[in-house]
Amino acid sequence: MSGEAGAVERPVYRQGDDYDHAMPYDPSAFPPFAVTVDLVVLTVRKDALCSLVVRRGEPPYQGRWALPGGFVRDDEGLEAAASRELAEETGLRSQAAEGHRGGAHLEQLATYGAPQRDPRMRVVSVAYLVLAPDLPSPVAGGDARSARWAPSDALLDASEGLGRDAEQQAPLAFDHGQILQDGVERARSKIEYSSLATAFCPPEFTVGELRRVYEAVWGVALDPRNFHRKVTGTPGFLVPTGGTTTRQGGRPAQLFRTGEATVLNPPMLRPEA
Amino acid sequence: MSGEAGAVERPVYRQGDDYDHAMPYDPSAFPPFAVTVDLVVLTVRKDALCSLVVRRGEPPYQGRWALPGGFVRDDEGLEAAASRELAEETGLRSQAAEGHRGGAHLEQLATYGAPQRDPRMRVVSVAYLVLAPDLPSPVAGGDARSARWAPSDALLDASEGLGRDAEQQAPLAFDHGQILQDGVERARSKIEYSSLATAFCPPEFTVGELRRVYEAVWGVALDPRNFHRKVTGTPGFLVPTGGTTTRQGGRPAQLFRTGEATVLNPPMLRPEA
DNA sequence: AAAATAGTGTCTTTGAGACAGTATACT
DNA sequence: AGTATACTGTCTCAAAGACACTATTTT
Repeated sequence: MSGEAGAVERPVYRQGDDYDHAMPYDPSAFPPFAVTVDLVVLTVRKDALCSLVVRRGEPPYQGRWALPGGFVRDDEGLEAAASRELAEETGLRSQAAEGHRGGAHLEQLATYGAPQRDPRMRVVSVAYLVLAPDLPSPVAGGDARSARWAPSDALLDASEGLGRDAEQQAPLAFDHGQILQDGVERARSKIEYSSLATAFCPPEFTVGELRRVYEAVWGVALDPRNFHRKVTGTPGFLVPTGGTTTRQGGRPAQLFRTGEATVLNPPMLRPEA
Repeated sequence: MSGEAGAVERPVYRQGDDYDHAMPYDPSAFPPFAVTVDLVVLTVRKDALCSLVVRRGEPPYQGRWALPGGFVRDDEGLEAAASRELAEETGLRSQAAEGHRGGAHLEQLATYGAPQRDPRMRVVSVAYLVLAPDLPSPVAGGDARSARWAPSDALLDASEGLGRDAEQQAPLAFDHGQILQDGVERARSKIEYSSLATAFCPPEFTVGELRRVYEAVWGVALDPRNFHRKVTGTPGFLVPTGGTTTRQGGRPAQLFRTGEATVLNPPMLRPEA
């Protein structure tokens, strides 16, 4: 635990020494780590789940795609660092966990700290998951580096087998393939039992648009009629705004916004197949 | 991201400076953090969910209970550190994620890194969740520090309101109350849709013993008959060993061991009440 | 005998899946 | 008219919840 630095029996760090000697507490007697945040930013574009990736300008992995992220500053919290990086890279405002309206959903995903995951130094990276609606301007704001949305499954396929195309299909830098995979799996399972799928939608959306989000994230086809019955029948999930739209063609569809409910009980069931 | 150290526009760390100046990559130009692992070790004892806590011998929070844990060494991975600390504190062998038989279940929980969570220095702690069967010897092995099992709800009640008893009921040190709460909630939700509840049981156990695990973790009463039908009817959940036991009194009960299934579909439903 | 635990069977209700059929837009 | 999407309703089946009832032990 963090409060253990003073325990006498605890092995503590001394440069170039081993850990097996009991020694008194020394503020500098711990191995220094760099701590970063990496972002899995997901959205649904053209009926496909997409992730934000940036091209690396420096070695290692120069020219390869990677997840956006950066160092945690010594006076800021982890979520604050993730939120700041998100704003710098995309211009998106995040809205943590119990999210108020208007911001992208942001939650901690997992932490990655294999000793050799970065060849330059010991880096522990806290990954965050961001779910955002499709952005009108691809990646507004941010710095000058090249960034793009890429279909998640293409990135993941490439990260597993051999890259098919050297350039576009190359696996992600570092262990970012694993991080992305964990993020996608988290998103896939979380929309089952929470109302989080609406984080992929604009403020007002139709049942059909929400269904296409589920279909894109899960990669399956859902019965439009049973889906409609399910989501409109779950109290607190969707609130009708009164308006309608025909932006999807066909009969005008009712517009909804996200309701107060955050948990779906019973859950949306993901078809097995 | 961890690979961003070389990006020119990235704000990088310089001792005593601010972050708003672009500067070239420098291996030492990042804020140094201490990285620790904290363990939420849960077991079921006397029909109550209990957590392993150790008494602190040094300031800060001297004399208060805290979660076991310690520094990550500079050549070991995060899970390896958690596994090592677990062995040092309890003598338990862990069996990570896709656990083989015989070890306690260990999985990453979350990471806590608020700037002032440890008054002495900037510490980022990666918390791990351990689920273990009730141990015959309370806490075998480990070092000389005082350690004990404490009912989780008593620790959590105390961490919220004012401590009722100053000594025994005092809230946990640091942010360990929050970490414990997150760990308990993870365990509660995970036994719904996985076979993880068997991690609280000895290698061979009865349906009644497994039911008492669910009842202790969730804090509810379950119908023994419906529970029996559910768990024995889920393929791959339980495998009969052929033996029976009367250690719970009453009619002899069949003994089971954990099956191959890791995910429960459909899940065990937690009563709402 | 009484009490405790183990296990089976039966009925009801909820809800998911399949799919017929109607409504209202655009081309 | 043809087609696309939106929405309602109906049937069937799986499974959870609420029990009644039997079986086998200890006290």
